[in-house]
Amino acid sequence: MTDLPLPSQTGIRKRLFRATHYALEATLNSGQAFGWNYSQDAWCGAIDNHWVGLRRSSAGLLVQVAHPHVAWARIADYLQTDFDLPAALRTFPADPFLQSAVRHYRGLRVLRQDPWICLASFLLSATKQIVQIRQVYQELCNRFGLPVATPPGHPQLFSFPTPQSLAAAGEAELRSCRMGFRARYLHAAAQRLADGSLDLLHLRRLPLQEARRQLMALPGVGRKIADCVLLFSCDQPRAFPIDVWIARTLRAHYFNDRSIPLPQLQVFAEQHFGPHAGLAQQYLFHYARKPEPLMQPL
DNA sequence: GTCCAGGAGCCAT
DNA sequence: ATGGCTCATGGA
Repeated sequence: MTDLPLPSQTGIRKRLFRATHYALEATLNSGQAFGWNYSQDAWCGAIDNHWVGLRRSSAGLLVQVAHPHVAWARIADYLQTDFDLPAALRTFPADPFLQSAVRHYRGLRVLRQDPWICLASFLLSATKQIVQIRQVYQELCNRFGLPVATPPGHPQLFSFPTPQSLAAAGEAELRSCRMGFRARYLHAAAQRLADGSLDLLHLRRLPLQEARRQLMALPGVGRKIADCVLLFSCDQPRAFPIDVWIARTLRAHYFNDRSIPLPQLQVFAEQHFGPHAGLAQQYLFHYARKPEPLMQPL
């Protein structure tokens, strides 16, 4: 790695990750991960149950960790700082709408999340606004997670609960976190992982269709949630989740506002957007939701 | 009050 | 196959 260690202060360690074209806020706060909060000039959250603070500097990403030391390589892996974004963007079709989205949000990336946390997050997401998903996510951490060593001056952070702890908590306890009908699905998924009948990390080794099939066998997981898990945590860059925003965008800009059914949009997206379709989807999603550019330096 | 949110499952045509 | 309804809950 080409990262530079910086002088530590009071048990906090810092390091500079040299990463160009990294739009940190757009990436952490664009509806792919729900556990990052801005405090003390940094985006704070957990990676592998360790507190991490992130901010941009002119040379790259400034990363600080609290002391039980998390491996720097795990942080780089989560953030995908070694991912060759310009090369991926070059695989995009020369389609004016997509290219416009890329121009507005260049630097937006896809994280590599923990598959369990990703699955649980998107089980919570069905017909909920992103702010609400973040609230329920945080409540799950506070109630069923474990305290994480947090630097002074920052809000106490709790880890995302394990499948075992959510399975043991029971459906009614989950429901009291205001997740409504999604509680049954989350509890069932937690049980499947806790009893070992499904191994999410193993999905990373499977071909796309087979991994998708296994995910969709879970109650409450359809094509959209499965593709979110595949794209954001299972190394499937072609996965193209179509939610209400993406469906609206595709119909408006590629089908002249005709009422194309979802499966047909799915087929179109697969053949149109190429090997990094999921990344393209993330640009389209962000562009559809907030068309005004983020004027942050790259 | 009303509409809608990073959906999925079920049932009636 | 396709369309409509329901599932909870809260923000806009």
